[in-house]
Amino acid sequence: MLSSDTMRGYNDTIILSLLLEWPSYGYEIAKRIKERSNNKYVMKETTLYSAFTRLEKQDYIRSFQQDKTMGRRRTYYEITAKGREYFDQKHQEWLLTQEVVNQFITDNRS
Amino acid sequence: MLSSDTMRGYNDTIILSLLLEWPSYGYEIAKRIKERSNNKYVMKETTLYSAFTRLEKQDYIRSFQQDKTMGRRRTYYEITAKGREYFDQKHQEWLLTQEVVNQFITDNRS
DNA sequence: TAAAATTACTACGACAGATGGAGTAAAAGA
DNA sequence: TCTTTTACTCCATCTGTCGTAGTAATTTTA
Repeated sequence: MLSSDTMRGYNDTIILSLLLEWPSYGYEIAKRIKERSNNKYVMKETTLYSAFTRLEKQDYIRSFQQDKTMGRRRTYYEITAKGREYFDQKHQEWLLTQEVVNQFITDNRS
Repeated sequence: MLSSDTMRGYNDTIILSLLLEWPSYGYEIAKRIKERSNNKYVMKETTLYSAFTRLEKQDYIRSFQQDKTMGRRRTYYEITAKGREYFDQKHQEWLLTQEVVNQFITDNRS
């Protein structure tokens, strides 16, 4: 339903918001995004995993292995203190983005 | 204040929203974006003009010359019927985007 | 119990939109 | 006349997303 064209710029923040709840891994994050958005947004696997790589490089998340009980070996990620700061910053930015975009799109007729 | 990283995906729609009011040209559009956003968002010139090219190629806007009274020769743009349709579609998409992103970022703690 | 589906990634090349920087050009203002 | 403002145009580069393909282990189903 929603294209990553419009979601671009918020993919990283969405991932962080879920890791804020509990450490998780790619496949689960993907499912949770789909579920929580009521199937309105499905993040592509390649997009998701490249986001992980990027976020880890920036020290916003940290990876670790956990003794899994089922399925293939997973790489778990948890959010760092720096990642939490970044999320708060992005949260503020999102509030401002809505204000600004609404100034043009919603408030302004149509 | 706002980066085009977060605005990307809505630049075209913002431009169309202003052309919906009256035909205009690059320099003026740039100023109106800055003003209406209370200096929170400044669209880069290159971004703006490349958006014009893209939008015209897609038949969402149409260019014309007008007898100008001052300054350098301007290229004016007006929105087409197809552009209006596209805008309405993007408007709906924006409402949905807000809903979905808020599900993760705002409603969800922090 | 063998085949199919699901889980869980990794690699790679292509592409579109945004950016920085440089340059051009005409008119208005000091 | 020199500077500022208006009004673009061109180009090379970067970043994030995408499509496609492949790997691998475990669970389900036939």
